Amino acid sequence: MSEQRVATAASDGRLLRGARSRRTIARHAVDVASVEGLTALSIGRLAADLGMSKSGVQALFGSKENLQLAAVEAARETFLAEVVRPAAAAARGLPRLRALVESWIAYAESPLYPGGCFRVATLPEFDSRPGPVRDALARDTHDWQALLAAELRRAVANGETADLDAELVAFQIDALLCAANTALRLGDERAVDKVRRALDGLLPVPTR
Amino acid sequence: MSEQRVATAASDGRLLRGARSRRTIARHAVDVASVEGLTALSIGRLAADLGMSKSGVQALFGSKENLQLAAVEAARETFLAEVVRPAAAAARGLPRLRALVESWIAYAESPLYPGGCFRVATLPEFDSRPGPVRDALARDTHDWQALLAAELRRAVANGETADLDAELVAFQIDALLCAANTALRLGDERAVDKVRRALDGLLPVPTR
DNA sequence: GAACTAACCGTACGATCGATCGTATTGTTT
DNA sequence: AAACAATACGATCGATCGTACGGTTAGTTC
Repeated sequence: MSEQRVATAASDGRLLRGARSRRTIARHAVDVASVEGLTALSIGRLAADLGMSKSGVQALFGSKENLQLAAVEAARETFLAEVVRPAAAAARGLPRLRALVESWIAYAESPLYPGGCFRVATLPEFDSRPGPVRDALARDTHDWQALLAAELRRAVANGETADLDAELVAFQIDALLCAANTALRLGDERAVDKVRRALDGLLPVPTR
Repeated sequence: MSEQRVATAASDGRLLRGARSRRTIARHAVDVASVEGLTALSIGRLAADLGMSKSGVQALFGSKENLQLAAVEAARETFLAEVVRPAAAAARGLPRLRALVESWIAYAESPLYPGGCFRVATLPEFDSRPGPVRDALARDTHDWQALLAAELRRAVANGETADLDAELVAFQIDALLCAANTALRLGDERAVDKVRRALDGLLPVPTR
């Protein structure tokens, strides 16, 4: 049904307008939530920031939870566009893995994201609150780590690193990036350097 | 001035009562905040939970920010008692480092802490909000990583591991523990196993 | 052109928030 | 006994929250 809505959106100016408004609101919601959290998202505040009426925002999302889910989805798309897609230019395996980390660093450092990585900011907020928001954030985490693990496996197959437990190392890399994000927020300029050095330590040189 | 207050508390029944009430409230605040965050802490809610009057709680802390700071301080004390102090029984160096990690795991897994590690739950919430709360949480993080680094340096000096960058490895261990805490909240039972295996990988065997 | 739909607005609701009063009670000090 | 200090209470304030309802406008379908 959702696809039907999207499909008709091309020919229906109303749906087109609505989708555009939803996008605008959701993107701003990402900015707000990355700093103040998904719980602090308020319909009235977003409406005021964007010069809309509170009831208009309410009507577009139906409930606060749907607004939060829309923010998670918008953040996911941004992440794919800013981190995952640029790295696709690099060759699969170790080069792409390094490209992913580098674009992630740029993403976390960018002043465009006042609160840093969206997932790092919001997952700790919801990891103990069962519900669709937590599930969506957990899915993002899983997909990201699975992506890292896939490139790690490819790196091993290519002989670019010695054998390793891809899932475990992917977990470690993600842990490293999350910690670096927090360290950056706290003003630790050496965080990026730490990530790069620690990453090298996690990738054993191939023995040949 | 704060010491004077504590000093007189022994002889002043009023201050004694007040200190006891503050402790009770702060401890409950830690439980609430570990699940719902420090922002979600509300004076009225704590008062209702503990059967006190809202204005009573307000009078004891003066402001919401002071209540949050008291929660951070209470969590710090609990952390010292549950994680740091028990590990002091182990010999300095590698044994104590492992003891710290093991007691941390027990601490994070314990159902006594519904939201898991307090710092992991609250630091991402405040890392982009300058102020005394963020500073207090940053101090906790710094002290914890410094403690890990100190034991790492001792382990190197003892010849229990090969040479390493203590500060960097401490950062990695903390990152690992934080990630494991989140993974535990999401229901990943393998998280603990991942921590132990990854930790071994971070501690290079001494060459002799 | 009539019927329908979606976006959007204005208004209003009950609830909760942090904070500030005034006051009673209890304990200490002089 | 008098003055003072700290805990604790009840009541109230203005603000903000999420949600609901009715009405208007613009676009689509028949």
